[in-house]
Amino acid sequence: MSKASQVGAGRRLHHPDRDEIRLEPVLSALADPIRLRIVRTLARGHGDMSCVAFDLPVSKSTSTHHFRVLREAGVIHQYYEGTSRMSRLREEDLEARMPGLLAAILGAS
Amino acid sequence: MSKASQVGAGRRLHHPDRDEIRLEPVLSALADPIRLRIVRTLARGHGDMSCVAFDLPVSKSTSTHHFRVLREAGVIHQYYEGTSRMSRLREEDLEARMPGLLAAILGAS
DNA sequence: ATCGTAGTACGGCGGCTATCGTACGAGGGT
DNA sequence: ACCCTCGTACGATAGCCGCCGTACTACGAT
Repeated sequence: MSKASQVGAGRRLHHPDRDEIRLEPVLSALADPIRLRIVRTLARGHGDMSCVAFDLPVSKSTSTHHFRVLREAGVIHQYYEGTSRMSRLREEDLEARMPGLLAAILGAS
Repeated sequence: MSKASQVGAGRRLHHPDRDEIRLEPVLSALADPIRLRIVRTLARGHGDMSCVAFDLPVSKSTSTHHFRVLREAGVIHQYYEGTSRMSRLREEDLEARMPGLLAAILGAS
């Protein structure tokens, strides 16, 4: 197997398909202050960001936990780049499934 | 004190002012299946509804709990009418504080 | 090969929360 | 007066969730 095309394949990151994204898990995911902060930061710097760039006030393991919740809810997409894990908002998918939701949340207070 | 104007005044229901409504509690409140169902029902039959009309798959006390969470988050307004407690969506207040949020949530899947 | 950096896995802990049952209060009808 | 209905208060319980530390893996650089 060509390892070259499998960079960062040691760990499989599960992402729900667009059709599998559900409202309730998305709301749960966004109802946490830290995860909301992650999403806001991602939206502001709209582009891919490494996890370290967030400077969250929690430990590494807790950070991992929050990113996983966001990913499994379908809010963000993650992939490996070298030793870093990059994150990107799934804006199109969210817009397709829940039109206006992300904009409303980002726009609020 | 004129009791006539104080029907159902035995219990004071606390409602946050419009400015006190915050995004995070609102999202938490809506992240629960039963409370989401309540909000959807309220929106559908848009008008005031008594609690019994919801036919929720939980006990009375749990029902009381969910309505309180919604009320304290600022999602619904409640008042007494005889022995019933009426509920109404705070659509205008929500729209003022988080434009588009309620519509997006009601419109989703 | 060794080390450092970035992140994951696992186990544990404390607190929040959804749930219930029971007991009680407030109104309306008979 | 009595009771029935609708809802609240309170206490208990069980499960989830956010948080941490530690041990481990993956990748890149030296």
